[in-house]
Amino acid sequence: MRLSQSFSKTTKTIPADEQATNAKLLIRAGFINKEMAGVYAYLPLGLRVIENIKTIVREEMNGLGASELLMSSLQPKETWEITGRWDDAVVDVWFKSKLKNGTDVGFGWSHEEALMVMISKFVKSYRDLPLSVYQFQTKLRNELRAKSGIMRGREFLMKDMYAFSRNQAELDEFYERSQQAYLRVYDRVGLGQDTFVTFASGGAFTQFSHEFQTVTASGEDKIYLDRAKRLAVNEEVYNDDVLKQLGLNKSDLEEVKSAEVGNIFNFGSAKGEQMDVYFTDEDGERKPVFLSSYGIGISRLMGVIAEHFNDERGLIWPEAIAPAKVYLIGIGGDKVAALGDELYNLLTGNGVAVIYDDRDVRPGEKFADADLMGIPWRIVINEETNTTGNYEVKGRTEKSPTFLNKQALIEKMSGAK
RNA sequence: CGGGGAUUGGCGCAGUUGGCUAGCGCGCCGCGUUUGGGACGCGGAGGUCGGAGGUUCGAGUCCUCUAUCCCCGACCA
Repeated sequence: MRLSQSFSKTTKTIPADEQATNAKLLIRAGFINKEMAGVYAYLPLGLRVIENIKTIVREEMNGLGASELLMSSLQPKETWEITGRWDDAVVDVWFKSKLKNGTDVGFGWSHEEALMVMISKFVKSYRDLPLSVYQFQTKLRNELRAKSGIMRGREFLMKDMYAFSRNQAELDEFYERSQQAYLRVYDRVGLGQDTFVTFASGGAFTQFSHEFQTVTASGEDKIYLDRAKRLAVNEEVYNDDVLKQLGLNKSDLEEVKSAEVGNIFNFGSAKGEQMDVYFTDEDGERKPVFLSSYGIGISRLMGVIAEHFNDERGLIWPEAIAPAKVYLIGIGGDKVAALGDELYNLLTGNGVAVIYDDRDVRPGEKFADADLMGIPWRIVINEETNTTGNYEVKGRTEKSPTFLNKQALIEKMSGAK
């Protein structure tokens, strides 16, 4: 990506209508654009981060044996009336509209009901199970109050997975494996150290659901954390009985602010019974399908990472999800252009994502933008590079650069992430 | 949805007790000098002050309504 041809621009001024760190930085660095409160567009750089996160999540979900699909945003009223969740008094985040012929439609804020209806067409026998599917979808929720930048919007990208099992044991087994897969996801995006499995409200069907909470000062949730056991309890279910039940000691817990980056639910057979989704088991009996669901807010995850990794100069992306691995700076105008082009092509040819700052601006501006965008590695070439053959390389958080020859540089940059 | 704050060129802001052609910084365009941490000089373009209504000789400044944005709270499968 050549910056001279890039679409977005960085800006020095902090947007006045944003308070959240993630939004301030992402807007300044040109990753997102605010369309209205709680609604953001993802610009080329921001989209790269989103896609990198999706790739990691996709790999882990595929590893569970789940298949990717894509549900519809427009939802028929009838689907949601089955469980009573069409009612605004029950679900207060619906966006609703009407077709030209007067038919009611809603915009999907979740897809459990929709998937149950769909799956009932395909699942008839125990031979059809177990089954799991997932999607990356834009969820639309008419929140009373949007806040915290991309961490809580009215329109956001979510990965939701649904698993259909024959019985509770089968469900539990998948649930457990999914939990491990989720932890790997947070690990891979750089949040592993600070992300904890958290007991939270289970809603109408079970006592607990499990959340994945990342400890961060900007979080909206409060959890009670046992660091040694790497377990936490959300304040919404925190009481003496629950602690006793979970075998946690009050004295081992610290109260911390955190951001929810995932939530998984065990519905047991309740949803299947409620929505009349049954299969015929081996023994010839008609039994309800067991459902569990698994969500990760992809755009929120990006926001949490932005909140988590930054300094006074800007963003600091973990390599695995950074929009590019290298920020290439040429100093010296036309005199180093050929050298810059050569290195750009060489790195790109080796599969390294590069942002090439080939703009005709002063060095300071390039350095500042490299830092603001939070690209992991910065390579600087100047007239001296031509004669010495040494390329200056500096990590985003490193104080001073090191120098490598071309061969070593290519090897270092194209090495495994 | 309750409470608080805000809205003036693309962005960030100033604008006295109502009073002349509405300013500043950044950004943008042109010319020149610059080139390792967001350079400098000169010359330009660009706003009718969120919207509607009202008070007044006169409204960015006062009043009413309204829209939008931010924050706190409530809410949050």
